[in-house]
Amino acid sequence: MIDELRWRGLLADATEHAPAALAGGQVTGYIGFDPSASSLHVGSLVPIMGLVHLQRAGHCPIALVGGGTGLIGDPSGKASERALLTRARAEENAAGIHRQLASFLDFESRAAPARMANNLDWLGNLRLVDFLRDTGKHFSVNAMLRKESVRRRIADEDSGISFTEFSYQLLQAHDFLELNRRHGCTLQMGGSDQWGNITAGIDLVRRMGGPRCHGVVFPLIESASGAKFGKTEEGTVWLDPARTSPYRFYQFWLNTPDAEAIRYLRFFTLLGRTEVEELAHAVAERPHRREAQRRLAAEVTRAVHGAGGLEGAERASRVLFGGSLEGLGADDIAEIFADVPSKVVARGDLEAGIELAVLMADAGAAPSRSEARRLMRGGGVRVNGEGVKGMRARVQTRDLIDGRYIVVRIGKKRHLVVEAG
RNA sequence: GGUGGGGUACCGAAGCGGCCAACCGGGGCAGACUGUAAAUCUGCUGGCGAAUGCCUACGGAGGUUCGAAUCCUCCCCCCACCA
Repeated sequence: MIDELRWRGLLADATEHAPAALAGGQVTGYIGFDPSASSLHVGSLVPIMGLVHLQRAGHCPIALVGGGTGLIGDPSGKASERALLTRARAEENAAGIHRQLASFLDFESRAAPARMANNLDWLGNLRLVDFLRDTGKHFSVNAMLRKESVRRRIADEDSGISFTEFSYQLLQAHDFLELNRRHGCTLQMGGSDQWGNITAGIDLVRRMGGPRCHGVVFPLIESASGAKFGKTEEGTVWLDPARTSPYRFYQFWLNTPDAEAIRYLRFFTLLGRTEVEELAHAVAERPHRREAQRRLAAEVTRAVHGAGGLEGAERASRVLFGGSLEGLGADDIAEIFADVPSKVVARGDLEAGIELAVLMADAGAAPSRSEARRLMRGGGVRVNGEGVKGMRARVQTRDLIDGRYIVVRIGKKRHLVVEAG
């Protein structure tokens, strides 16, 4: 398990005895997921893969959704106090995240079944006095103040830190204790920013007379250029198909620069060493084929959206990037319709002709009409594959493919499908 | 509390009465080149408008002026040094 994480570049740090424990008998380990949004995003894929690797190594993974801690807010990596989620919100989000996690893990396995947990189950009914006596007693405020995340916030007089967020590390530690008691969990994993919270939990379990526990943390992923991973012009890349369509999701991975493709294959897929090496070779020998990117996009899209989602995304990609739109029937376009931003316009309006800039702005394909015109002036806009001339270009009935659709391409990668309705 | 220096577009940073929707750099977008890559080069980068144009914008509120990001008054916030 540790070796697996290591060659994949997924091992940032581990407690001293973690390797031996994982190499020995079966271990139960968990990772917490923050329900501050109703969907996970691609940034969560690293910890998800961590659980997958754990299970593949014969251990029992627990996916913990922080329904309770989500009500408090983790100060790690946050520059300022966060707005509190409402209870209803947190519950809703936790439920959504639960569903997404479910597809990655095997709950039916006899040998090493996965498990879901929600810390609201125990934090929700926690009595303050009991908590302070049992858990609080084991924490030194002096040590808590030394934590990087807390220190930074205290040093900043403007933001500061509330008692609520300050208490967060106790709650996360308490989770570990609770999972240890309930399920014999002795391992916590997480992003490297969770190191402090994880060791706090390990210490708590020990002080409460529990067994020796372990921690493993993954590196924070950033692109070679140092940019945050998982953000595009369109915003966060979510796992929820309603937020990020499978097509966009697929495109996100397909657009991985050469310099990162191989790393990402190791991080986000289960491809073995030899296969990854072959693809690394492919990138070096014939980079224009982008075999690594294609495989990466296919693997991750299938894992998240299923075979059907992948098929649709690949089909849409072939059509939209397949070169000429000539000979393309309305049926083809109809199939990809759902995966690409689109806009329905009245036939009557098309008769008269609609100004393209207005259409683009209204459909959200450009932030404003001025911006759309600028794009047109720069030659960045095509209607059905034909470059538009001038910034006052209009689209009309005769532009319809098969009498139903118009495909507008913005730049190299963005598309807008217009349907006459 | 005192003294001095600042707050300009997504970020950094010029401008210090009209030529300022505001130099320049970064970022972003687009074009060329490619491979829906990287690097490079070019253009664009407040809104509306076909447009001479109009509207909104240089921390906030007033004022001076034909005209202010630029001058004056008050207020808010930041930084440095001193106490």
